[in-house]
Amino acid sequence: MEFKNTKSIFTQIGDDVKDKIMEGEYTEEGKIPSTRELAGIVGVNPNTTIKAYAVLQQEGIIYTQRGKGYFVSQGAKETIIKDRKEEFLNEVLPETVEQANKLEISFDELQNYLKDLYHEEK
Amino acid sequence: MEFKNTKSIFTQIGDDVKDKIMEGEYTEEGKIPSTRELAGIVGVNPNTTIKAYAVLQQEGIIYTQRGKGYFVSQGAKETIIKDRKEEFLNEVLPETVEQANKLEISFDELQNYLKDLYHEEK
DNA sequence: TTAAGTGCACTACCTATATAGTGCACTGTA
DNA sequence: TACAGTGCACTATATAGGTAGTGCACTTAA
Repeated sequence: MEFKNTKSIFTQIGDDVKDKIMEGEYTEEGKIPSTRELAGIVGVNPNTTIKAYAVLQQEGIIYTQRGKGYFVSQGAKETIIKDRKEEFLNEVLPETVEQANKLEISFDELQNYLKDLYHEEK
Repeated sequence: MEFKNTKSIFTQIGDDVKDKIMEGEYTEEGKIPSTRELAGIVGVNPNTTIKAYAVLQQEGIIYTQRGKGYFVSQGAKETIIKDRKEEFLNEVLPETVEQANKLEISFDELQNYLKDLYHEEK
C-alpha cells in the first residue's frame, strides 16, 4: 500500500478501513483482517495495524473478540458517513474556498475546474 | 499563533510567511522579522522559526544576510502564487471531488455549498 | 569602541511515529 | 488434546519534530 507523507501511516490505514466499510467491502458484524494479516498485506509492522485498529475501536467503528479478531460494529457505516460529511462541509469546503480566494480564483472559474474533474471521474 | 495538529509547526510558520508575501505585507527585498523576534511573536522556540526560514531559503523565497536578517527574494510572490495554484488545481481540487464522490454529493449539490461559502466571504 | 541585534552552530531532552522482535492468554478446529 | 491464529502487552531502536539553553561571529548604531 502507498502512503502519503502528510499523515501518519496508522491514520491512513484506519481511513482505508473506513473507506471499505463505506463502500460495503467490509460489512457490519463482519470480520476484518487480523492485525498480523493486514500488516502483511499493506507492508507495515503489526504494531502499526494494532494502533490503527485501536483508534477505530475507540471511535466505536470496530470491536474486538479476544482470540477471534476484529469485527465491524453495528451502525459503523452510518457513523462514518455522518462524520465525514460533517468534516467535508465544515472544514474541507471552507478551506477550499478560502484558498481559492487567496489565489483570486472566481466562483465561475472554480466551477469550471470542478466540472471538468467531475467528468473525468466517469 | 494558533497551530493545527495536522501539520508541523515550522511548516505552518513557513506557510504564514508565504501568505504575507502573497498579500503584500512582506514586500520583495524587504526585511522580515528575525528568527528570535518571530519566535517571540508566534510563541515558539527560536529553533523552530530557524527551521521554517531554512526551508523558505532552500526554496529561494527568502535569503539571508549574516548579522542583518532575512529578506524576501526577487520574484518570490510570483513563485508562491504559481506553486500554490499548481498544487490547488492538481491536488486539492481532485481530492475534493474524489471525496464528494465517495460521499455521493452531486455536482449541483457541491455547487450550492460553494456558492454559499463564496457569499459568506464577502 | 561598545553594545544590541542578528544568523547560526552546538548540546540536551522530550514526545510521537514506526519498526523489530518476544511472549502469553484466548479461540476454534483438527 | 494439540495447534494455528488471534489479540495484546511487553522491550528495544530509530527518526522527525519541538523545546530549552549556550555561545560565537557578524552588522549596525550609539
